[in-house]
Amino acid sequence: MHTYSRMGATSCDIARRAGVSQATVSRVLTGNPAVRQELRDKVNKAVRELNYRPNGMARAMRTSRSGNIGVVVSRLAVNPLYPALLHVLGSCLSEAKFRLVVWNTDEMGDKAAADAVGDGMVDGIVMTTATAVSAELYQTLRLNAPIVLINRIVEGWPCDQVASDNLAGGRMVGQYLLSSDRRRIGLVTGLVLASTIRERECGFRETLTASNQPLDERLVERVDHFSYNTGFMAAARLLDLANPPDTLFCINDLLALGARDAARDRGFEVPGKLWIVGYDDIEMASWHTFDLTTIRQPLSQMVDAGVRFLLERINGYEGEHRNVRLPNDLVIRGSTFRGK
Amino acid sequence: MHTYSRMGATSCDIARRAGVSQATVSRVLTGNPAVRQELRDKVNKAVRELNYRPNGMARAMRTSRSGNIGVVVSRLAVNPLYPALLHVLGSCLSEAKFRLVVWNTDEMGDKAAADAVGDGMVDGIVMTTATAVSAELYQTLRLNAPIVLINRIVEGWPCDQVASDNLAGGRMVGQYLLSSDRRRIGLVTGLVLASTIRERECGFRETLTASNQPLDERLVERVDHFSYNTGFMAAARLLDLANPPDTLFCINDLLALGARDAARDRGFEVPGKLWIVGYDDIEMASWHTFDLTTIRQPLSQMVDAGVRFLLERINGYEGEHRNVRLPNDLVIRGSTFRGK
DNA sequence: CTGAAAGCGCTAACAG
DNA sequence: CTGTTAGCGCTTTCAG
Repeated sequence: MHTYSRMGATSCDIARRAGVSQATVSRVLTGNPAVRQELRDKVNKAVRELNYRPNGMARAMRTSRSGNIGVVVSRLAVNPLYPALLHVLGSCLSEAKFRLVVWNTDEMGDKAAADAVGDGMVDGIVMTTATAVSAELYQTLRLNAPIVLINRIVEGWPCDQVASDNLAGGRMVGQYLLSSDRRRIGLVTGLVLASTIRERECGFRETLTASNQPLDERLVERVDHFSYNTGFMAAARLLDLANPPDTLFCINDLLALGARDAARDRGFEVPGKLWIVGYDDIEMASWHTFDLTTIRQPLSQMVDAGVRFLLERINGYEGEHRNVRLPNDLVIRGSTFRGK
Repeated sequence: MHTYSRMGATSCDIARRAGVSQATVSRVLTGNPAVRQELRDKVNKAVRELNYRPNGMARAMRTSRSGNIGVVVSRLAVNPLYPALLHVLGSCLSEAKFRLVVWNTDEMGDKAAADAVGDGMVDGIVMTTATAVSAELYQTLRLNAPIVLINRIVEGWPCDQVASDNLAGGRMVGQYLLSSDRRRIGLVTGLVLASTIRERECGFRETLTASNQPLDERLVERVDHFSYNTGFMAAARLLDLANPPDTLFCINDLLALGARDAARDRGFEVPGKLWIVGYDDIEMASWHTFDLTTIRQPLSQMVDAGVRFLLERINGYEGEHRNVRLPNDLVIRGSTFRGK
């Protein structure tokens, strides 16, 4: 019967067959240039003939490099931003010959990630949903592998951090709305644990205040988690006010999509009677029904930078911790656009 | 300067500190019962004091078990079904103490997955998007690790396969529509490479034909890939016919959501003038604007069964290849429901 | 029940 | 340039 135990050829078999030492086989396979072409050919021939593949675990053990990068996400199945991030991370890491190990912390918590790092089974960690609350996990991880924060950052943590400029993003939305003469502006936001949310909200408020039109706190709804439903409900509450807002800034797209549907449900024409702005530019934002004005984060560049930093650390770089903010784009669509 | 090279304590250090042999340390840590409680305590004490974590790679090498399970998906950032699957897979595998290695084959192709398996860096493979076209990959993988197919199956491949009963699902939709007296039924489907699509379409057609109301081929649109946009376009073409359908069965939800918006765009009231049925019950299907009647696959049970099979194979089981089909549910929502 | 000893398959000095 | 040698840290016989 077929069995899967790795009973394949070893470098010794190759050595024997090629008539060289096992060390030479190793040299050829690791790309060491100090091997005569003749031997090199012999080895490669034997490798081909025996269909030899070096044992990854032996190599990993010897080099203390697993070739695994752990990625910590959450709400994978809820917020499409995370699959999008994962997608980009996957191609980026795969290009660098690393495997992508994923932990979704929604239910299984942080334990598994901490274990893997303690084991030495990952060479580095990407955290995409860190908050100050994750401090304990962070400490555990940091002991054993380099970490980079992508997307959400946590001030004061000594590690490389890459995010988009959410503060500027929030400001951009504020300016856009003010310059469009929106007067009764509502905000649907969430708990400010996540840096992304905190900064967007902050930049937004700041801009309104600076224009002497500070946010009316009666038009602010704060949800306890981000979903289509909470967005729907929060927006519904605002739209049901005696004097409802004429504009809704939702701190992320998921909320905005819910809000858009609450507006539809309540008969608030968009953008005629109500403008809606989101944040993230997830796939659905561009769907016909939603056609949502939003802020697009440069996911691909964020990931590129973050992965680059991480690999540098893995390779021993010990310089200053880098903190990068990449610029966002305002994507204007039909949820605010007023056709001429 | 802080460095990450795994210079932690080894089992030898523990042995020395506990005054036992290294072998005993190993026994305690692997849970071998044949160790006196006294020694066991000593070892555990030393482990705690030195904050010792066994080196995962050494263990992996020794046991030829990496603790990694590879999952091959595609369209991760496009079809929300896949993040949903990944989410369930993640908690299932994490419970079984396995790490989840993800490959998205959209762009990087299958190569990375094949490599990892060849390396022995994963103990098993879950393929969620296999088609007969993946045959080469399959052969490569199968040589070195057990494989299970979840979601899409491929007839004739000698491996465990778990899917929902898409044939019955297609039939269920057909029966539902016939029994609701829908007369001009259109179908938006795709290439039939994927077993899921093929079977749904087949069951659906079969049911209509059996009722002497075979599908009018002029009302069939076949898209070349599944997305909101292709669904929108395909539905638009059907709705623009002189004599458009009164019902649209879209072979997956992503298409159905696009179709729903095409209907909205064309002024086809749903469900008044047009019924729409999808398949998968992705998150968005339940959103207010879409409120889509669809078929729900038992993802969680599919994954449970698939993972169980895979772990059994990893543990040496060599019995017959299992082929499981789990029943689906028809979820009736507002895109077909006629209020009384 | 416990310790000594033998490697898993590989990389990396160290000599030649 | 190449072969010899020595382990990486662990699990697992094999004796006692």
